[in-house]
Amino acid sequence: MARPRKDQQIDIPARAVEETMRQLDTREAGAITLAQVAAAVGCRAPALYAYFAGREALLRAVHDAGFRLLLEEKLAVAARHADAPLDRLREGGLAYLRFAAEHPGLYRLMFSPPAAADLPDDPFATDAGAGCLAMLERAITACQAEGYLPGRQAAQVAFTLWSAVHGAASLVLQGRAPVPAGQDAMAAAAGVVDDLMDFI
Amino acid sequence: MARPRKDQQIDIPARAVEETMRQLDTREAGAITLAQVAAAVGCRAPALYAYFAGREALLRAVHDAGFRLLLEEKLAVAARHADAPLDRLREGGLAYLRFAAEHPGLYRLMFSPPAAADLPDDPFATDAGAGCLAMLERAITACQAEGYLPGRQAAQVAFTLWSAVHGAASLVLQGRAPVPAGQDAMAAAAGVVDDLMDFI
DNA sequence: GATACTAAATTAATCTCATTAATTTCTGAC
DNA sequence: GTCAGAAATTAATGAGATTAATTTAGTATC
Repeated sequence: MARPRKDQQIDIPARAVEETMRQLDTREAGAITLAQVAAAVGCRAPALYAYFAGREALLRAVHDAGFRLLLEEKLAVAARHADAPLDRLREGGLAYLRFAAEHPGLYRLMFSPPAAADLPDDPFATDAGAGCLAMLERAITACQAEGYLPGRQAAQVAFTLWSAVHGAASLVLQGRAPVPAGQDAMAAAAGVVDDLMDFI
Repeated sequence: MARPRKDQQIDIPARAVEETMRQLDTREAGAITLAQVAAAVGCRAPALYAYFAGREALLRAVHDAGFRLLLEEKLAVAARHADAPLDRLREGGLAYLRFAAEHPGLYRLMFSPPAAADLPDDPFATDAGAGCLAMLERAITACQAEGYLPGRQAAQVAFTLWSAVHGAASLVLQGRAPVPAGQDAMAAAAGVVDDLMDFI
């Protein structure tokens, strides 16, 4: 029973990322142990070391997978609003907030990695998140083509908007949004998107 | 040597918070061990348990101390621009960014606490951060008195601005700001403040 | 088909903390 | 002086990550 028969092999690396993501819906990144992940996958903890350098590396892989997922969703939204740049921007922002609300643990792993889930030399080159940023930039350029935000650098505006929406999501996830009593916390964040769109 | 003489007593709780803050300038919250803090303080790890329920409680205390520090700095800035509301807003934002740049580890502890540094029942009631938010709100109301941002709820605008500046700081600290090559990363964040002020 | 080699897990062993238990040494009141 | 309580200390426990040693399955060779 040391090495599994061919018919009972499992794709450990893929399943490990999957299961870790699933656990992030409940626990928090810091609270997930390799033993738990291994149990969910169907193996023992040391088996993971054949595919990931260690706990950090696994989390890093999940982090990257999270960005790919986010990018997918944003691409879908963009496709639905291909013609109306302003709508694309607004809906993109809301989609972002929805993502954070639906995957709070994953979101926090993506944007507040425990530590040295270290982005090697160039943080952006390898990061799937760069794709998201690029997308946002294109949406802004499209808005400018329609006369909004005249004379601004798209890259700078993109960073500002991303900051605002990310900041809102981040604060909400920590219960730091001023919730008007009995309301959905994400409503406050949606208000941020509204404010931004008004500014534009 | 079990119990120290009166003349060699140390104020363990105060020093522990101090030293933890200092270590946050180098290491990251997750990487700090109680043994290290104790060593810096001048005692052994178990001694800390007389004053803090555990590691989390210590970090929580540091978190709170961080907010008090931030509030102090913002109050100082506000005092310097008591008459010009717009300047107060802008300088407040920049002070915030400076704080994040100068105390990255502390900032991350304040806004992305490892886990259950649990905000008990009401996250805001006990939080010194509520003071910071209230301050921002007053600054906005002052701007409105001068005719800016007509017809908006100050609380909502406060959350939007806070989100944007916090988001920028947070992204910069992770090397996720688009740095135009060889520039200070914080410059990009300052650009966010500029954009926001332009919007207003 | 038996044999030796490599691969893929497993169990056993380490090591690093956090946390708790058992002890030691002061201080202050009587 | 003696004794109870306070304030640390060292010793012991336990969880989890990582690493070492071991086991068993596939594969190539003769």
